[in-house]
Amino acid sequence: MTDSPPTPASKTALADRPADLGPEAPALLAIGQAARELGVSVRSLRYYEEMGLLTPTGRTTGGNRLYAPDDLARVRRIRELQHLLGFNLDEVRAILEHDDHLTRVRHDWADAHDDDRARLLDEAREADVNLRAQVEVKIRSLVMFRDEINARIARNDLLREGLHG
Amino acid sequence: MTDSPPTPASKTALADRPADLGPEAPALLAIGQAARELGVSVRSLRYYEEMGLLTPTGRTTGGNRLYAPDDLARVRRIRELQHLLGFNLDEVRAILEHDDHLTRVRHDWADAHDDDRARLLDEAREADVNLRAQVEVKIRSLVMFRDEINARIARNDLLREGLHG
DNA sequence: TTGCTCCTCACGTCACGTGAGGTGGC
DNA sequence: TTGCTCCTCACGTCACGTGAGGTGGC
Repeated sequence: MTDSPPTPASKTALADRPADLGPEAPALLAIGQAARELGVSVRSLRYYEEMGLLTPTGRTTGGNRLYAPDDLARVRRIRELQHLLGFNLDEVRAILEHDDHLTRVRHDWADAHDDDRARLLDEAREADVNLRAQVEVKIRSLVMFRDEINARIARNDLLREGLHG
Repeated sequence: MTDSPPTPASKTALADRPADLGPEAPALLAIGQAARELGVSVRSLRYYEEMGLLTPTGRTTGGNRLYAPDDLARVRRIRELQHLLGFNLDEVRAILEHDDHLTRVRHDWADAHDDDRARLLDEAREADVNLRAQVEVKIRSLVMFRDEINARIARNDLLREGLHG
């Protein structure tokens, strides 16, 4: 998109945010920069692409991947679903595809009929409620686990009170 | 332990809780029963053993593994550390070895000096506080994630109110 | 004897890690 | 030219999954 530049001065546009395009020009990052910013490995970014979860917004003429802010947000979402919730990449892809479907339809929201809109909203709501339920199960497990640890600490402190050192 | 039985009547003791040993006789489970009770795969139990995380209390003369209640509790702890907190099995083993160290020392608590006891308690407390910190980071991430989902649901509901269907 | 469960190899898989060997712009 | 980062294979690894082939007690 922001690739194939009419300004032949920069073919790669690696980290350049050209002033002549105005302040709203998107900052495209090379894979190493993106990985550092996200705290993930370069290999992971390439693997997500290989698995069809993420296509970087652009490529340089040399073939280097270029990541837009939206791409970074997508990676953060992938990581949340993977590591916070324990989904595998097939499940993550399914959720992302559902998200993508929603944004596509939201795009021609103005042209849609009210019943189509209602169906869309209900569908999105159900997915969110499902996801929330899974998150809450995880939270409850973790809170129980923390409470057990706190109980152990309290028992420890009681024993410790009995000693003078 | 409860293997090598003086009663030659049952060599395998697979699921027998013999009434002649009293009600406090431990119920030893075969690997399949243990796996079902725990909700894990048989392969996982064997793998934990292979990795030195868990040694089943007994074996039948035929070589079948026998799991005591303590073994099941250990597996539950392994799973918590693995999937709730995201530790790999090397890290889980380290934590378990620390736990084991504590229980061993607690065993000759009566023979120990007060300064040894104090050191032990302080050590255990520090490990627990560390673990609790990691749990709380996870909880905070999940609560933030849940709040985002709730915000999305609320936005959805607002839009939905505007429609009549 | 027939099921059922158990055993030990041992290869497959998922989500990457880690070089191997080569290219491209300051 | 020298670093640095990027590229594409491609093999290694961790935590198992999944048969393959065989044993053992109702």
